[in-house]
Amino acid sequence: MDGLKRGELARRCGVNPETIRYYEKRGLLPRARRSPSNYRIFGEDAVRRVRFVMRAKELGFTLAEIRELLALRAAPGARCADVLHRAKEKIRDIDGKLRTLRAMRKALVDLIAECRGREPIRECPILEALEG
Amino acid sequence: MDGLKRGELARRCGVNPETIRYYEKRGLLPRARRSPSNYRIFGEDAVRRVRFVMRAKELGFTLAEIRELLALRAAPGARCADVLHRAKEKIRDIDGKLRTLRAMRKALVDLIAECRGREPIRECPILEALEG
DNA sequence: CCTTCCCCTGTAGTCCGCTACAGGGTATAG
DNA sequence: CTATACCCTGTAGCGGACTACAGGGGAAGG
Repeated sequence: MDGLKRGELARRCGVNPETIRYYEKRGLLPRARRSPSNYRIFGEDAVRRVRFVMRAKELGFTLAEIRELLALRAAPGARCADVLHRAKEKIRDIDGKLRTLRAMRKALVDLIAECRGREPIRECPILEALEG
Repeated sequence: MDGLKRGELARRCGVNPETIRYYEKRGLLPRARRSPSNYRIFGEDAVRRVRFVMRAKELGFTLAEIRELLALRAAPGARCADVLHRAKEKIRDIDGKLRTLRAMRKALVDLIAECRGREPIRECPILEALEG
């Protein structure tokens, strides 16, 4: 049969089988082709897709945003200007997140240095690093 | 009275006043001092704190994780080894997020390049960029 | 003094992202 | 041929993070 059933896909991605159904319903997975007995049959691309969703979620994207990210593809004949616009928007989002994460990281590294050096101590270094 | 009431704090941060009470209950804001008539009175530090929570949420941290981040400080006399350990853990979390975000960003930049150049088009560059 | 607007507490409801369950069908091992 | 382990659909329930509301009180203007 050369394909994955719902449970196999779920196991491969470390999620609950119901989640697969849910993602399909929410448009994060394309409607899978079906076996003669009406079982969903997925390919390797589905594994990548589910893993992408998992990662994107960890980064604070909602399922709706993730659907948009996934929809961003250069479909032959699609209006490039539109894709371009949306892609640039997403990049701006991501750059904001990157900035904040880098500031957080720096705050933690500084905290570790302070801790080691027993220098004068700031109240909450993480907070301070993120002002403005 | 030289301090902010709940509603003022909320307005300054662009959140619902109830959220302030909720954050206090969840330990993200310290219990505020009270006016004679039992109103919460917050200082500027609370504004920074709420904004920090908002940013951290956008990055996919849960409120519980954010509480931990806020608690990370080199308190005088605190067991440095412990702070060090937890800080390093958080840095690992953050590095993971940074990696994924950078990969996403690259995928989008590549997508834009493809779109502009009308080169042979891959199915979903974002997905491809995030494999492995 | 009255009105308006905010504050207090506690509790209930909402939305998102799952997760479980009921009631049924299918595949495969023994 | 039956057990069990999965699959199907639809619907209900759950935990996190708010958000709204009920019932009552303080403050400040007209």
